[in-house]
Amino acid sequence: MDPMQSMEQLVEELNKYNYHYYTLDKPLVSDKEYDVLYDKLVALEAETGITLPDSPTQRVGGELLKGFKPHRHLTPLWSLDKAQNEEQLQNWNNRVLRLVADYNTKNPESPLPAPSYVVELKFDGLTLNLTYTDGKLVQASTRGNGVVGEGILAQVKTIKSVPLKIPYTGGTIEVQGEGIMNLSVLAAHNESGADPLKNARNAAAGALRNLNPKVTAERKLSAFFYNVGYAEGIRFDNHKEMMDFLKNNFFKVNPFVSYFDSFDLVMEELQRIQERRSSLDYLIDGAVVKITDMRTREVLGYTDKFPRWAVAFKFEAEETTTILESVVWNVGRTGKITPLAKVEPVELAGVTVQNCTLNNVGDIERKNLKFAIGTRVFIRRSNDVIPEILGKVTEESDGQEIVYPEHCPACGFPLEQRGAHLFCNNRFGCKPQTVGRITHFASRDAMDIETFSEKTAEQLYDELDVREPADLYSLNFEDLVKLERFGTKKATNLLEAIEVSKGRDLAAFLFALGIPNTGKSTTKVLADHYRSLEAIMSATAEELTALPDIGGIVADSIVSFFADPFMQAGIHKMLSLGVEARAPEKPQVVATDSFFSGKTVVLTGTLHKLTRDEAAEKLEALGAKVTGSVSKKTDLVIAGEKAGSKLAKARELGIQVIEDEDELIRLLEG
DNA sequence: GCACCTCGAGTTCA
DNA sequence: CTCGAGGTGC
Repeated sequence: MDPMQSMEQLVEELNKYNYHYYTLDKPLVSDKEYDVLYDKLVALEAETGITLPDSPTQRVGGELLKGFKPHRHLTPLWSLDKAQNEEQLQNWNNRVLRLVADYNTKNPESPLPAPSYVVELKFDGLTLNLTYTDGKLVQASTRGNGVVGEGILAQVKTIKSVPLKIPYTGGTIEVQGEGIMNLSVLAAHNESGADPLKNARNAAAGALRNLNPKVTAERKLSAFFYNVGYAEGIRFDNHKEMMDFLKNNFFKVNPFVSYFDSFDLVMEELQRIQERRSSLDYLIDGAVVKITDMRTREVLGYTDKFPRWAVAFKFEAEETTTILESVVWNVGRTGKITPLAKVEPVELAGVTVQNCTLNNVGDIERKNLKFAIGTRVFIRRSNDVIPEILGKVTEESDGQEIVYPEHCPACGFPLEQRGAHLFCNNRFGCKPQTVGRITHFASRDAMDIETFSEKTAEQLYDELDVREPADLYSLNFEDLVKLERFGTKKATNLLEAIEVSKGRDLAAFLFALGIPNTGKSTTKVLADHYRSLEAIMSATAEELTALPDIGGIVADSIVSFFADPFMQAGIHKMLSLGVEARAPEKPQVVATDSFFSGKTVVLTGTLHKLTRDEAAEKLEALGAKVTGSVSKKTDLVIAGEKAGSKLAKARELGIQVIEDEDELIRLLEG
């Protein structure tokens, strides 16, 4: 084939890029394929010295722009009326039903059909308006005030999902969509060490309004298209026809567009979208409900501000801004000092947020918060529920300095910085460390002492001089019952729970001890291999390193932990007071012929018919390996309700997902 | 030595 | 859930 012909074919293929959004699971031109084709085209263009006019290699213009030229939209870009809750949404629908009924009474000869609805996602990005004349992209602009926007053609051309050429050549059309930055792209950008971007929406808006289109290109934006605003030579009878037109002309259309005849089903869909929100790779701040039938839309018409035939349903914000007021420093059970930001209380996703974690001093530096006290910051509450500061709203604004402590805020001991963290090395004389250690000892995966909490640990520390886990086993009823907020009942229950804990197995006991760098899975490896406490206590670092997943650092932690006379004394005291720490039972036979045998499985989200721990146990009995993070090695992801980033990642990697709990149970039962 | 996977530890509010 | 960092395989 001659190069000219190949080039034409490549340009044709590359312009079909968005075809893969036709369905969720069948890419026609995947990102990888796109890159391969693109490279071929670049090579051919270099070889022949010819560049075809619609070549996607022409997306990035060279010169810096001086400013944006205004563009008058051919039809106005309406903004939508907002519904904050179900009641307001119902009100909107009631008005639609009333107006349709009125019309039908007055025009019995040509009645409107019963309203049917389309539900789309409401993307959180920057609205784009693209103008095509005879199949060629001739202008692109921002929304502006809805009538006049700013021309940003050079910037928009850098977006791969914007077709430079479309098959429809019947006249001028204007197509509307939303320019967005995918969250995975944002994460990759921030990992690359470039200036971190705090927020996908701001990043997209900033990129599109940057005078240098090269910067826009680097941001790798994407877009979803949802409307044909102005169209010469074509009419649509309903929304679906319009969507088909967009698809047939290579516009990227979001897969989550659904049609309903009943308003109750619309409400259900809004619920589903809300649940799906956190697993999407882009930001949405709500959903849009529209009437599908175009004639009905015309009849309903517009108020002076909004169309009557559409409404935006806004979700509760998952992101907002507030003032960073101060930073306090907490001491954990390992002596790690963690900064906690106190912020001006603000409503976020339905709760009032007053505290945000800052993780460690490295985090403060990375987010440029060193001088941020008193300034306005972005905060986010993702589906993990934990509020987090993203960064300053205005990067340049400086506030008061966050001063790092040099001494432990609890005991005054000098602090040591190790990596990104500060540590208090006063292991036994520092109250929060001791309380934390005892709380950890009693926790569910450890000795599982019911009714015990951090509050209890603190009270016992203050009032009964409980200074180490071993002291729990010499508590007596007379002392306990005298304590504030303790009665006969509570004292008996606690002693009973402590008694029960004596029977916990070796792995749980080892975990309860809280050996540094040694958690649940390492202690299980130790217990399964050595099968007795004495054997583990006398193991050498060399021996330990031979075990799976134990390297030099962990081995040294274990050896020096047991070499400590204070620890040895505590352990012997517990054993003499009746703690069994018995060796695990013989490993149970695992099935090798089940659906799950040999598969690496990740559980995420909330299951209803069994807990995640129960599911994990059953899966392991069936020969599966249950791990915590999704990677290329993962064979299967089981996603319950409100699954978040793990589900998104599984989709991205094309890993098999089970979302239906009943199906999971069927498979578990064989 | 690097990339990737996994583990450990700490986190909020109602 | 997210981060940092330990362990391991290439």
